[in-house]
Amino acid sequence: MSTRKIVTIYDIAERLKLAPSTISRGLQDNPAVNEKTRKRIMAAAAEMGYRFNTFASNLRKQRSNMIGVIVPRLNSYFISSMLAGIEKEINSAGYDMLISQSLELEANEIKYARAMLNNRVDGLIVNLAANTRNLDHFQEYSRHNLPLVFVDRVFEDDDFNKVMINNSRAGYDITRHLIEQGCRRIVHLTGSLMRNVYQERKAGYQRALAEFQIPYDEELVLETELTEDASAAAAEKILKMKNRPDALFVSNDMSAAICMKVFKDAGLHIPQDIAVAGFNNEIISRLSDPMITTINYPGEEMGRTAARQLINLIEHKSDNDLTKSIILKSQLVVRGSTLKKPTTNL
Amino acid sequence: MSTRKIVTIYDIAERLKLAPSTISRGLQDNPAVNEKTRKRIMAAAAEMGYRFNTFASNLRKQRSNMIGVIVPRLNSYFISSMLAGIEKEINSAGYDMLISQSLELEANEIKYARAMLNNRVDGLIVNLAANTRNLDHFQEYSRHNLPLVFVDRVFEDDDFNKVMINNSRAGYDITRHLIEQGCRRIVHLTGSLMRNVYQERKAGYQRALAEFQIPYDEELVLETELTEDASAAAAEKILKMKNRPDALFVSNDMSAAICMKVFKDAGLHIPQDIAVAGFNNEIISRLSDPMITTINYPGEEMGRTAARQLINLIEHKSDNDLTKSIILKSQLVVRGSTLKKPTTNL
DNA sequence: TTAAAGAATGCAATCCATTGCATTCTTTAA
DNA sequence: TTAAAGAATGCAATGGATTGCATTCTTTAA
Repeated sequence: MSTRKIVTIYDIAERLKLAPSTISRGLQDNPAVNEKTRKRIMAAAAEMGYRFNTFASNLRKQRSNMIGVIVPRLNSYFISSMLAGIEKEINSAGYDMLISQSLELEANEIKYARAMLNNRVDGLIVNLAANTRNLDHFQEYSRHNLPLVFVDRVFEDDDFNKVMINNSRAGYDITRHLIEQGCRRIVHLTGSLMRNVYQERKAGYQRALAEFQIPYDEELVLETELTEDASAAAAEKILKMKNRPDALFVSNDMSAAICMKVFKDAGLHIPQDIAVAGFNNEIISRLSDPMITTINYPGEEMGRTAARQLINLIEHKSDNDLTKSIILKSQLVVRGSTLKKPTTNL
Repeated sequence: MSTRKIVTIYDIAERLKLAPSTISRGLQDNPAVNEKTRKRIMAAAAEMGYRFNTFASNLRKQRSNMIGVIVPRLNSYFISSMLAGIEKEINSAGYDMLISQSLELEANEIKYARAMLNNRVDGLIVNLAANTRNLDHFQEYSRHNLPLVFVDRVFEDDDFNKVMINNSRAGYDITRHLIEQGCRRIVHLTGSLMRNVYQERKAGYQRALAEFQIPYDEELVLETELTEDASAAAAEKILKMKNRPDALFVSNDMSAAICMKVFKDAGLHIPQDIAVAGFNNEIISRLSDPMITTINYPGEEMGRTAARQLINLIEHKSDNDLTKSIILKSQLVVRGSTLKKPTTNL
């Protein structure tokens, strides 16, 4: 128990009759210090129970080497994949990651955006909360010239950097596929329409309907939080509709699976009685019976791309002004849950 | 663009002809400063683009108000639930959370444990990586008298604080249930046996077998990483066994669902041809067809408990020595995937 | 042997907020 | 009107690592 007082480089310096600067250099393997000296320093540090003080270091260096990431939640397949992608890219560039979850609340997002700023992150990656109204809380980043990249859930018409997919196209593809399978009364179960991803998918859904001259019926669009309970409730509601829909397009696979379960328990057959399509290509879409038609959504790749873009901005501040929107590819994956017409069963 | 140089409280002080100490107090709503003065300070700070410097503050205050959390991965149902629990408890006590994922690698765990220490976290919660060999990298915490709590994946015979469930009992319960359903050749698909959770479940499995005089066959225990691919591969292997097993006990629900899928695709019926039990009571256990018998594992509650315990240790360092192991309840949840004998179908 | 080059170490200012104590200003009560 | 109490602000030291430049010590080459 050699530790009552906190040990600093000054203590080591005193013990070894060296200058603090030498200790500092020795600890970080600076080649200017003699190999023997370095070893003595390391040994003394270990023995004395020295702990590097990140605060002091960051304060002096005026940077943290950390990249902040704000996401709505951690327990979603898409988010986990994205974080995995971000982490890989960030680590290999020598940065660390500071994660916060807004729990879908703008208030938390604001709080964390500020905290990250105060923590002097070198850059920030954000996936917006469900109820975020505007990006005022990120203006400080521009003001301080701090790189910022939005992924997936973004505001499309601003000047921030972003990485996303073409959600409108994806929504269109899936709806068109359903129509081509003979569906005419298609329910769309969506998340918060304040978010571009859901808004756009809905737009694609409407576009496809229009193209096939199917009247758009507002009653068929159900906006929920896509939680387990909300999804099940929505499915029940669909079951009770007077004129039962012949298809359901859900904005994520887990919710789609939950709906399918409710339908099956009610004795319906999928896809014969009602076709079901999801989104994201989560594992569950491959485990359900029948397997779920979905959109393959490159979460990990989006994370990597965003991280790469951010690091680039950090390290070459110059081109910070030429804002980029990067749009990644997504594809329709057709599976059993929507195949009404006899075909090779996928 | 009023910001080239970084604005500090000294700059605000100069502008307002006040002392830096007054600015500092004003910014943190210290009642010692006059209300009008406080407003002037706030206004000036906003206008000048002042950013609070967390490093300087933490350096001076000698604490970070942060609690570190190291988990093997973020994309697991159990881990997400646990983090949710931790976050709730931590936030309401006024702390922030610093999360890192070891990606199941001891090397990362060591790295992050050190980083957290350097970042002066006020305490640490850990869920061990799959291949961690020992707890040497946490000794520093004891040395510096920093509270540390292990959750779920722990080393059982040391002097650290821990929160866990009785895995042996759970493994026993599930195996016994399978035996009572008439199963005799029960495969156990497990994660790394270096981890107590898996080791103990296996012990419970063996105990149940012994109790019913069923010889233990090492061939029937398959140790994998429980990833999607590894689980599917294990299921294939089971299908190919000469004397096909009549039950499978998997250490998590997602893997169990994957195996069921492989079995069903091969034409087997569940539970008639082979019963399948999982672990964790994940959403998927309720969505699969049939629904999966599992162990209800209180992830969120474990997180809350660990966080509460940690905060307690932080705020009353005194009882730091009386190490506690807290064991939470878990229960067997019987569902269709194991009910061979005719009963009310759950 | 000595000047020059190179290696190793030291000096001291700096990063920015905090806080115990001292000082000044204002109000209150006698 | 004045002493005492209370409110508001200022002073100055502190936390610990970093780094440009200066200084000292070693080695090398002439």
